[in-house]
This record gives sequence, C-alpha cells and structure tokens, in this order.
Amino acid sequence: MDFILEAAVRAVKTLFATDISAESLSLQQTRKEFEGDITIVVFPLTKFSQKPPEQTGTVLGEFLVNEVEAIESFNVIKGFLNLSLKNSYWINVFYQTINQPDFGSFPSNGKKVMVEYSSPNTNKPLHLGHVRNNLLGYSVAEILKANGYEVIKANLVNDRGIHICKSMIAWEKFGNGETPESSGLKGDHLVGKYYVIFDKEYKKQIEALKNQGETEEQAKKNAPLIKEAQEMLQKWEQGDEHVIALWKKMNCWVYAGFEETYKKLGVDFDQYYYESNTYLSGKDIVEEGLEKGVFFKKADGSVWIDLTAEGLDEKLVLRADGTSVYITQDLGTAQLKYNQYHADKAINVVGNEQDYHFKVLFLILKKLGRSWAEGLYHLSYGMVDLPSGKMKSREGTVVDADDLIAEMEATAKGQTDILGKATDFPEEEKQNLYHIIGMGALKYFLLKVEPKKRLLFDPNESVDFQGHTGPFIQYTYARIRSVLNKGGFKSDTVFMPVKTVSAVEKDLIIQLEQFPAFLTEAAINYSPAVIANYVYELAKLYNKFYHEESILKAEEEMVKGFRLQLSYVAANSIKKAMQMLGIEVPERM
RNA sequence: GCGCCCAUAGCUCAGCUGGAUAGAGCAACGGUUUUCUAAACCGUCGGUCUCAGGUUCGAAUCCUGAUGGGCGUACCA
Repeated sequence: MDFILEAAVRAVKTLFATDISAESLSLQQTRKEFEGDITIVVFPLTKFSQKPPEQTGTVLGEFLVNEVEAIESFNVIKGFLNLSLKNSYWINVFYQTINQPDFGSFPSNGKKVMVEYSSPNTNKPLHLGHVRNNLLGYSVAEILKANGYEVIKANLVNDRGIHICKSMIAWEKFGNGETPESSGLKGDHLVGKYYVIFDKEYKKQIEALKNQGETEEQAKKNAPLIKEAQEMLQKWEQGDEHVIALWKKMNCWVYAGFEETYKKLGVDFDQYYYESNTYLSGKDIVEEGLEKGVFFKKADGSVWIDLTAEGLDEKLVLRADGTSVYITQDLGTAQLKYNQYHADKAINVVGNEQDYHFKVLFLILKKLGRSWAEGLYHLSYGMVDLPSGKMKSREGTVVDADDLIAEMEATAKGQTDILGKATDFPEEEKQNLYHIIGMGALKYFLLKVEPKKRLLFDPNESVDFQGHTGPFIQYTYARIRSVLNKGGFKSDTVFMPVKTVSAVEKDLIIQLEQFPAFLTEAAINYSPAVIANYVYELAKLYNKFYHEESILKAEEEMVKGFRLQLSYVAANSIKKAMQMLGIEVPERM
C-alpha cells in the first residue's frame, strides 16, 4: 500500500502546498459497511487544506483517482476518504505475491535467536502451567524461524536442589525399591508421587512438633525429614557416591517421562542445559562486578547490587557463605549461552511471577557492560487458573499434562464418532486424527490468548471443537484438501488468469495479502495469539467463500482454475500459520 | 507500605502506532443439506468498554487518580 501513501503525500504537496511524511498519514482497511477497500483518515489534513473534512477528502480523492492507476473510485463520508481499488489490482496481487511458493515466510535475516522454554524441575510431572510454557516457547521459536531467524531452542533443566532431594528421601524411606517398571508408573509420575509423600509426612512431623509446644516456624525448621533433605543436598554437593547414584537413577526416570510428554506435545529442543552443571557459574561475574564497582560487599561477606536509583531494591547476588543464589546462576548461564552461540537475541519463556527477577537480571548485565544484554527478553506469561483458583501441586489441584492430553484425545474421538467422520479410516489414521484434533483444540485454546494475560481453564468443561477453535481451522484445511483432490489440482498446473473476482474472492485475497504483516507483528510482540487470531479470520473467510461460490462447478474453466489456486494458497497459508502454533492439520477429517 | 500486570456482551476472548455505529466464538432462539465434508454457512438477541477526571476535531486505546483482582518485594528457585 506504499504507493497510495506516496501518492497521498504528493497530493498534499500539490494541493495544499505542504510537505508531510508518509508516517503521518494513516491507512486502514475500509469497514465492511462502507464501500471501498482502503481508507485514508483526512482529519489531520484539514489544517493544511483549510477546508472542512468532506471537501478535503473530495479534492484528495479526485487527485488520487487521476494519479494512481490502481484506484478505481472513491467516496467521502465525514472525514473518511474511502478508495476502491480496481479488480485488476487485486488480481495482480494474487498472482504476483500471494500465489508464490515462498509466500508466508521470510528469507534468512542472518540473525540468531535463542528461545529458552520448558525448563522443568525434575521432582514432579508436567502440569497445565508447563503446557502453556512449552506451547508458547515452541510457537515463538517457529514464528521467529518464519521471520528469517536462525533459532536455537534451549531447555534449562532444574535437576538439582532441595526439591529433588525431597523426592529422593521419600523414595528411600517409603519406596521399597519401587521403580517405573515394577509400578507401571511413568517415571516423572513416580518421582512426583514421592514428592507428595514427602510433603505429607513432613506436615505430620510439623504437627507432632507443634503439639510438643514448638511454633510453626520452629517445627518447619526442626522436622527430621527436612533436615535429612538438607543433609542430602549437602552430600550431593560433596559428591557423595550413594546420593549421586540415587539422584542419577531418579532423574533418569523423570527424563524418560518428560521425553514422552514432550513428544506428545510435539515440542523439541536443540540444546539442553542442566543446573547441576551451571549452578556454580556466575561467581566469576560477581568478582567482576565487585572489581567494576557495580556490586558491593557487606560486612558479613554477602555481595549486593544497589538498584534503588532505578526504583528497585538492593538485591543479593552472592550469599555470605559464598554460595550462589538464583540470580548468580542466571548471570552465569546468560553468559554461557552468549559465549556458546553469540545470539542476537535470547528469550526466556518464564511465568510472570518472575518479572522482577528478570528485570534485575537484565539490568545487572547492562550495568556490567554486556552489549548483548539489549537483546535479552523475558517472555512473561500469566498463570493458568482453575475456577477454584490457582493450581497447587501439593494440594492435588493441578491438571496433569499427560492426563489432559489423554482426555483431549478421548474427546476428539467422541466428537468424531458422533459426527460419523472417520468411520472408514484405517485404524492408524484414526488414532492419529484423534491426536491431531485433540491437541489442536488444546493448543489453540491456550495460544489464542495474549501471553501476558492469565488464562482460565475449567476441567469440567471440555475444550470446544466448534467456532473459534483449533478443530474449526483444521476442518477448513481438510475441506480445502478435499476439494483440491476432487478437482485434480496440481500445484504446477498453469491456469489462465482471471479478469475479475467476486466480493468474497477479493476479501480473501486481501486477507491473504496481510499474512506477512501479521507474521512480522507476531515476531515483534513474541505473540502466537496474533497468528492464532489471524488464521481464524482467514479460515472463517474461506468458509464463507466456500459456501458462496462453487469451485468445481464454476461457470468457466478459467474461474474454476482460479478458485482452485485460491483454495490452494489459502490451505498453504493455514498450514504454515498452524505450524507456527505447533498445530498439525489433517488431510481429511 | 512500595513495585509490576490485568479489567471490553451472561461466559471465553479480539480490538494494530488514538479514527466511522466497539467485534468474534460459546450459550439462547430461528433458518440453510437432491449441489465441492453441516466440526460449516446465514440471521436474531446481547455493551454505561470497572469508575472519575484530563489531553484531542476525535479515547476501549494516551495521561492522572480511584476501585476490584493477580503477582512480586527471600542469604527459595
């Protein structure tokens, strides 16, 4: 649309003798209820024209119709100049830009970005909150790829610490040697089971101590179980053979379980980091900060940074005993990642309860003079809430990821059966279809919402399969594939170009033409929701077209060819957009 | 206390750097299938955009304040 802007700038210069920039003009799509394709808001120009908005719009419209070949006509309503572009213009857009093999992705921009997501703790299985994280991270990575970035997907596994020691202690004490094999439990669930047992027994001990007259605080500190866990953590740090062996064994179970869940979710990683390897790093950065005077040491030996000038607080970066805190590690891993990849951007997909942490982290790196800190971004997302409130692992109110996936598949099967859709499909295709549709519904449900907003999930109400949903879009795709097959469409067939298009066809072309702009917007905002809402509009519009125009029984061969091509391009764009959301589309459903 | 985020239809959400009468889906009600897949299409119903000021020709959008909700403010991660 740059040519219209440019002509409008010329018009203002010629008619009103004023130089304006193209940015000062706003072009928008004409609203449905008015005639036209593109609208220029003329209010801002009245101060140059010294005329009322209607007159200003009219002279501008006349100038543009005469000067710009593509503009067919115009009308002015209040301060809005609506321009209608010629059919031939839109047809040209279709053949020249939309109907091209690489439409819907950008060539390499030579830049590298790391997206860190998932980053689970190894003491319990994944739940719905993790699912949102995984889907967001994967999707953002795909969106950036489509925008021309080279992407490294990273997973920083929190495999050490007091939490895993809790599971280990509980397993040793109450496990009787139970293994995933002996129990038939998935490894992560088995370990999670002992995490819950630890908490239960721990609470019992606290109660007992309180009955003996200790305060809540004392009891929490003095309960034998927590002491044992702390001792175990120390032994782990000292490299105690027995503890390390147990730790390795249980972590292996968890990894096997996670792998399974990741596979079902369809997410993957190029690079794993383990905190057991990185938890000591960052201390050298603390040294450096002290030397540079960015940090200061208190009398007890602890190291701090004063961020009060920035409106934040004083923040501890190293404990008095010289051990790391969370942010120490993160300083180290940020540096480690940069040293390894020299990425232009690095994104951390982490929940919004850590907003403050990342604010501080990035600020510290900037103060230390890391130029690459400018490219760091915390993709913060809201919690997933249940109608009853927040999910709590220990209270058993979490929605387990594996259970949820299984339920989604079951619902997909139920829906498919009710509609009698896949009755003649081979068994394998059926199973695959249930998975694709079930995951499509779930993923779309989670991704269509702006990341920073919190999300409400009601386990008692199944995720919809109709309307603004993943399956609706998948269905649209399958339907197109079906028409293309019936029409014997081949992507390399050459068709005679059409001379004219109908209103819906034009709308479809306009919608398709905007795909790259939405792609860019999604990347700038790190927002899969932008893609999700775009592809929904596209699918909706296609269904309207499908309903209004006959494709295979078009009045002319030329028109049939065009409609097939239009359908093909729509299908490709839907597929590409859905891929960016990590959602598969079935060939039939 | 201080800081950050959120508030749009009964419910779940869109609404781009301010622009026309604020849009979808679900739910409710009605219609469309001898025609390319009805997980679809079309229509009806539904709004003081939390409230109060301000900026502007124009505010759901920007600014200030208030209210309600969430999160953070650990020598936890």
